[in-house]
Amino acid sequence: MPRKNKGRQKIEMKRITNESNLLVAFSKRYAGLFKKASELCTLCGVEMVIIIFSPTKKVFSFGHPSVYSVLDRFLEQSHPSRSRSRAYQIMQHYRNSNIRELNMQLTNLLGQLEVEKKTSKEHKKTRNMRHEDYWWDAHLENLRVEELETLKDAMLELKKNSERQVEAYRE
Amino acid sequence: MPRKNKGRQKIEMKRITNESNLLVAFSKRYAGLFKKASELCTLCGVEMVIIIFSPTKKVFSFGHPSVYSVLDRFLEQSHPSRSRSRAYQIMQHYRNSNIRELNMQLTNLLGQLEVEKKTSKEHKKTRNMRHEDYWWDAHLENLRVEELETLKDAMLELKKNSERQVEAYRE
DNA sequence: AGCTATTGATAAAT
DNA sequence: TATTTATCAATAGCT
Repeated sequence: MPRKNKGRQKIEMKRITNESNLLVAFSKRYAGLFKKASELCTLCGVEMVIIIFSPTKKVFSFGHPSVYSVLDRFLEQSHPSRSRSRAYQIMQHYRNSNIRELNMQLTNLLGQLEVEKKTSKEHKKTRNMRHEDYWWDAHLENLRVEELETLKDAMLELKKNSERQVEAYRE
Repeated sequence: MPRKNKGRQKIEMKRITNESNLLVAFSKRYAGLFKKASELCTLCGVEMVIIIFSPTKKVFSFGHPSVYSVLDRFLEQSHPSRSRSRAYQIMQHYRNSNIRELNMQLTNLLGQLEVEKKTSKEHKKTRNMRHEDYWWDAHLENLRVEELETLKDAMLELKKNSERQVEAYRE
């Protein structure tokens, strides 16, 4: 039987020159990294944060229990005098930021979704759901459409608000 | 030749109960995570930071080119906002909830209900329903799969819009 | 801290 | 972009 392909090969540990390959490698590896991070949090119950600026300058972040809480904890110990810390002031602005807040949170959510997508596949393979999962399923079935509609309206409001913020800032 | 030991075995993805094993697992896995991070930086030339609070409360950090340079870049993207809209509060709340766990269950569901999803296409919606403040808390766990998917799509769209807004703001 | 059998991650191909 | 294959890499359980 003919080999369909060469399978994984060892690669040299230096910057990938082919831009296309680099993008593919980044996609796979950042997802793998976030999965490992997620597992570490689950297995060992630790708090952590990861922030990556991708080759395309997009920001990917992972945080457990959240990006902000862990950064807070870190910045607090690094800069005990909060009132004078520039980092802390920036954090406060960041916390209050509307567009950024939303953007980053969504980015984080999407990143985590990627992680869970991978684990979900394995669960499907092994087909060994825990009892708790079934419990969740049962309850998930009960949501009402109106609630989603309300949430969507709320997010649309947020979006409009964000736009207003930007325009106000420009003036 | 006699088996020296059982080798690696699959473990359940939940917090390790044996404290000794937990510490060992943390040591190995955090090292592995940092190695992966290092490789990602080398191969793809990206900037990133990792901060972990270990089970023994020690801080482990990784940064390329440095922890603070990356944190600065991340934090400096912030800008002030005075928004106190309800939508903003909802997003804040969503941010603070255990998104990861929810999404884990969601993606598990997506795999299992794939077939059902295809057949049941229509979904009529009732609008104009008002809820009490913080209905989110009470009903989040009851979101139905389809609606969560719609939510995910809505968030993706929102994210694009936000990015566009941010780009405009930068100019 | 090392070893080894397995599981898990991923480069290459499709 | 997603999936598949074959190989490389990480690590759980022992010592």
